[in-house]
Amino acid sequence: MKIQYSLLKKEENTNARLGKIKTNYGEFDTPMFMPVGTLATVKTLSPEELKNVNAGIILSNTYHLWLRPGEDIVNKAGGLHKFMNWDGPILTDSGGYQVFSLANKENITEEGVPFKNHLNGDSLFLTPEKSIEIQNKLDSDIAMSFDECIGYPAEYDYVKNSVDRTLRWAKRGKDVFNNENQSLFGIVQGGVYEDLRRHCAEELVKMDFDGYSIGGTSVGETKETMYKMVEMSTKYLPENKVRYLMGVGDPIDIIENVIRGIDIFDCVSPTRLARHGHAYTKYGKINIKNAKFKDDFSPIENNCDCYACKNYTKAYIRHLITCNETLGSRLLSIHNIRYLIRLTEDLRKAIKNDNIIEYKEEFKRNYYGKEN
RNA sequence: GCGAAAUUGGUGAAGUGGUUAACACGCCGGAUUGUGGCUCCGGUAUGCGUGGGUUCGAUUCCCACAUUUCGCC
Repeated sequence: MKIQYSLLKKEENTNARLGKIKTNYGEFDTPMFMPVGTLATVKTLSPEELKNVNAGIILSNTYHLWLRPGEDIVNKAGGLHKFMNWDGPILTDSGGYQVFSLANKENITEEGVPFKNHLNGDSLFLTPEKSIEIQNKLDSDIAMSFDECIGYPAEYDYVKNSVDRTLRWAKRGKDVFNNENQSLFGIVQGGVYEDLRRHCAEELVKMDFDGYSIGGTSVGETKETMYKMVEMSTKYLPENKVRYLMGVGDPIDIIENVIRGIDIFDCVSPTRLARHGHAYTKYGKINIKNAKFKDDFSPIENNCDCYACKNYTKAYIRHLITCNETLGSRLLSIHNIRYLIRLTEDLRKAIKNDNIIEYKEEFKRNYYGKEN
């Protein structure tokens, strides 16, 4: 079956929404933060650890799994869930972000996008049809349309042409889509231009996707610009379908965009920051490598319910990170992911209580205020 | 006891008779938003063993001393 989104409640004072998504691999509440597992693993975490941080759904990547191990291997294993031993929902990104991060923009054609395999230099060509075909085989719960993630800044004419092409790609992907247990999302692009965001959203809605996402944000613009891009996109999306904001995961951005009606987020930062020694806390981000933590035998956060905080001290984790021990990355990843997921849990409570603005103000006072 | 070589930051070290003493590691900070995991960007010796001397000027040349290493008794 397709995913089923239920809108349970709207917050009184903002566009924030409480919802539930049912999938073939269980259900989860929204707003929700989705940890990133590009290569069919959330780096350093086992599926059991992902369960323990309350991850409702994880994200994986079409482009990277296409190169290694190849979609046929995953398919032969019985699909991505069985392959990686994760029995919760999975969303696969289409490779659209790799158009932005790995491909040469000048080489994009109507047909698709040429890539150089970063592992062995082979010439590759990804098309909307190919991306969908790979995702059908990976058998994720939610597949994404193949799009061009546009950078910032970008000229109006470039964005206009790109959006129209992304719409044609969305249609082409939808036409070949063939997996009744999988859902397909369209991606709203359009840069900073409201008429283009609107055009893109409206055309996607006409095509009737199972859900919609907003792309082309967090590519170098200011936070205020990002929030505007989200506003000018959600405005034209139907209330009865889920909305996913791609690549956004800074705590304050999650709050601001939940307020603007976003249901799902994903971001590499909790795990990447963890590998580089950073941890989110109520009072801002800390760098565990700082000398001041050398003999700090308290947990990262006193009231955190994560495995790392319940069992380990900052001094010990600092030591592990300093020595490049993987347990350090793992403990910080567990903490950071749990932090963001708990943030979405708190936001759900705030939506129930209709006090999300107050929640945001208090959060900002703590997060940006003076430490301790 | 005799002879030789060496002595530069936390470490390994490069280097020059004349503005700010290379580089690497470490250390101290910072960055990181649909992941090309262990990356990127800053900062880090007011001083070149100690004391003299030569010189306009010495970390660089000379002398003495100290320390270390190697060889020979």
